[in-house]
Amino acid sequence: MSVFLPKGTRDFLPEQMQVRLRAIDTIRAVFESFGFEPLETPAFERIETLSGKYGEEADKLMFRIHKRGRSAKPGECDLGLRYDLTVPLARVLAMNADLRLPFKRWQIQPVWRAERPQKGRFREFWQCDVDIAGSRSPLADAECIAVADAALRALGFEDYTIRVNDRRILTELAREAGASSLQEELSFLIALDKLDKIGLEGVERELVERGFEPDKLGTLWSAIAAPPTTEALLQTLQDVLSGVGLEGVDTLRTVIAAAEAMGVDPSRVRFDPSLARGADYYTGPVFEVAGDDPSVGSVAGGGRYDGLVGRLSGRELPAVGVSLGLERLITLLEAREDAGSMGPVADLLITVFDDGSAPAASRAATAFRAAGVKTELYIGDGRLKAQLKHADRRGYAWIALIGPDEASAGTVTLKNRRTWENTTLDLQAAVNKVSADRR
RNA sequence: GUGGGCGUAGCUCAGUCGGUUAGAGCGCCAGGUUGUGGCCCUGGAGGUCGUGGGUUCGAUCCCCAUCGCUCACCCCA
Repeated sequence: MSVFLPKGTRDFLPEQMQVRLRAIDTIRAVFESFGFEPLETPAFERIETLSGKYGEEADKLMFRIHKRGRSAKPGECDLGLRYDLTVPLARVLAMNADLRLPFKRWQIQPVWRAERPQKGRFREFWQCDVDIAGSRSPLADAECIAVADAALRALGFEDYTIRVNDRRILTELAREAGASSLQEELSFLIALDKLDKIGLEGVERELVERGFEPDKLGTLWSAIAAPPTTEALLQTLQDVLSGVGLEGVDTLRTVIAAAEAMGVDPSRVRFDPSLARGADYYTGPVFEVAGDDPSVGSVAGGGRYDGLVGRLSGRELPAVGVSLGLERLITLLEAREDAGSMGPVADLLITVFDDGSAPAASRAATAFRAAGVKTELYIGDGRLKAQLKHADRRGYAWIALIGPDEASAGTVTLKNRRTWENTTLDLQAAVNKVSADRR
């Protein structure tokens, strides 16, 4: 073997493509059922559009494209592959001040990250995003949660948890623990976010290493460590926090209630004060959905980013969105027992007996297609036996045999693959029969 | 960027305490039917044992390097 895929990428062979397309169709239908409209943006953006939006780590993971031409300095990059769909959307919003607000769009496209691949992570993967721009209403945040939840259910998922938090609560907590700058706040978040992974003591140790004083959090800390019910925890925070933290608590309470009114099962929603989310641009509620297999990682994530559009254009525009990870969803989909294999694209295979009957077979194929039957004409020089075997293996519902006898009589011999029934009919009768069977 | 595991047929994997022609199952192709597919029988194709070097009389096996894959850390969909 001397030819390889680029690290972290995959080919999608027909069978996998059918699974992917079906998933994308399902997700898109849910997005549109909420009134989101389609958008596409280029695979690459100007480097200054992408840089500094996600955080220091993410900047390193961005695929950069070297500047071309005589004026380029060695190593200089002026373009980069998009890292997510949120920043490109923000760019679109910044450039199109005439968009009617609130602007709701869906976007399903690949993104690229120069990570070391591992389970559930790739260097090229597809995100399925919905975002609402131009609204500060908690209803917008709630709708993002509700649409993600609806998409997951439409895909057949049942075991997942939607964790929610608000960046402002984290900001307040970070300040209580001694953070005095945005950078320190982010450092605090990174440590706190590891709670479910390294445990309470691990986080405490890491916070101390990063120069914080977790004991200053007092009772708050014990509440975070052993979260009681969502409402009890919100109440605790409400009693203790002040300033923006309080705003966060209020908003979150409204968002959770609104999401439930929109059909999200309350038992799936959990307030998790340790949820931080990676990107720097979040300003309010944040959310993340984890499936039943934790090793795959989260399957969706999002939040409010009221400052991002303003950073690009100077025009302030609040926005909130959520992103579903197609690869991870499909990984979970395939792990399910009912995953079942996909059949062929076509309904019918027409065999080609020999050169003499090929024209009749071709004309028959045209007639079937005109009636809406997806029809494959056997291309190849296999004998009838091989053609039937091909049809059987692939799982076509119907097979039409057209040899010299049928060609001269204007008929086709129609085989039902499941019943093995074999009938010779006029072409039109055969078309009617297959086309009726499809409905 | 850091660390662990693994590279033998298209796929899943045996195997060789270093020894002559490297195996199985599945898959693929052909024949057993002249125009009829699930099963069965027979036969066949397909491997520089990832690559390069070292040790050795002899390496797929031991050692080193390298490439690739994979898992974990970091971070994240």
